[in-house]
Amino acid sequence: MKKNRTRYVLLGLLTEAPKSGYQLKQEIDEVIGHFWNESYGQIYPELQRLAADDLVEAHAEANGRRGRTLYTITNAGRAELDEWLRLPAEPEHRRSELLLKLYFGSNTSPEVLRGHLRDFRERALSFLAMLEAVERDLAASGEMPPQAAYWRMTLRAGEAMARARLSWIDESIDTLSGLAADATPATGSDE
Amino acid sequence: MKKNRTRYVLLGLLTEAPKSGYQLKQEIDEVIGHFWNESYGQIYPELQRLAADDLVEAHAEANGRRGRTLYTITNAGRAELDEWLRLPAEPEHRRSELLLKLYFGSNTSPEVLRGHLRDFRERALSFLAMLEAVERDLAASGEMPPQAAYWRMTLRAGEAMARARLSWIDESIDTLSGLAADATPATGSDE
DNA sequence: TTTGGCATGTAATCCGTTACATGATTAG
DNA sequence: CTAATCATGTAACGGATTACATGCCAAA
Repeated sequence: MKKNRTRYVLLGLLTEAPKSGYQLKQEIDEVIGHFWNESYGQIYPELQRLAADDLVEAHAEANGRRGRTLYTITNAGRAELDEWLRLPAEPEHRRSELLLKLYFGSNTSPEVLRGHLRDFRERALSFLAMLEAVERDLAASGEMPPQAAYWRMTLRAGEAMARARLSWIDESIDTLSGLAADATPATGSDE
Repeated sequence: MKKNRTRYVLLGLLTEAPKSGYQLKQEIDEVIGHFWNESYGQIYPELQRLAADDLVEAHAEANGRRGRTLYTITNAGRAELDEWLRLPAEPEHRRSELLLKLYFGSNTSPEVLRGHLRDFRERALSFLAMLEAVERDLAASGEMPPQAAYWRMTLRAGEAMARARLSWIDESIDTLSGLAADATPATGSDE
């Protein structure tokens, strides 16, 4: 019954270094944003719970800068993370509004659907470009921390999905063009 | 602020024929289950709200069979659906526990991660086989209702994603095998 | 000086699942 | 007779987003 993945995301990110709630949010958005997200409304309360359970330690920082609280993972925290990592990962049940609209497509015009697909096409393109840039940066950074191989795998996952999505979108736009032509035979050979 | 996609799923499915809440749930699981899901806890209350808003009409069926309520979409309901279909589809923000575990992979052993990937590999394989079977059935059924082209597009989306996922999984299992070999050089050339 | 980023949090609300509860019908 | 399936619903809970609220500091 308990899953609370927020907990493990925070523990996982804290294995690298002590961080504040704000920093954690930034890192989630920037680094694992392509397959995970958390909001402040989850992060801050969860950090308090983690501290109450002694899985992290809170250290108020008051030196010079305005106050912020850094959280450090404890040994118990690392043990809890390790335990979770061993559990089978939950299967993903995706929910796609785009596919829903396509499935009900006969209730609207192919033009409308093509518009939706073009929106997603653009998004997928810039998403893919972004991931590829990150991967290049990672490869270019000489040091190569031990985690780099794992990070790269998640990047490759995003890229593979984006490419598959793109070619499906192109195929579907073509299909819809055919349907649009069928639906308006009176306009002749245009479009 | 209002999205309430349940509403539109129900309206969309009711464009084909009047159905009961139970039937709607079956259909969601079987037909659009690969990209959408709803639970009874959402369906039944939502049907009542739809009826209250005159977007569907409830007809209690008592003839012979045990009572059930069939819902029929109204013209207002069709108009509402059409309006929604024109709105841009929400971008999908995926959440993948598998990628999360991989990203934090340096905190556990490559063997654990390979196990997770193998689980997902099996699931993806049977998922793909299922979609391909449905697509074949659809192609084989002579009549071809006007919606068939739209249905097929959603099937092709699922297949494209499953294939991309499979080849990424294979690649990642290989990568992890390399990491496992690096981590245990003392055992020699085994494994 | 005012805008934007750093920083932290709470409250309201909604979305969604699961558990609970009930009962009829039908096939074995 | 009894198990499975049809059929409908509510209640409780938990997961998650959004809005609200505050205030400092640095740069333009």
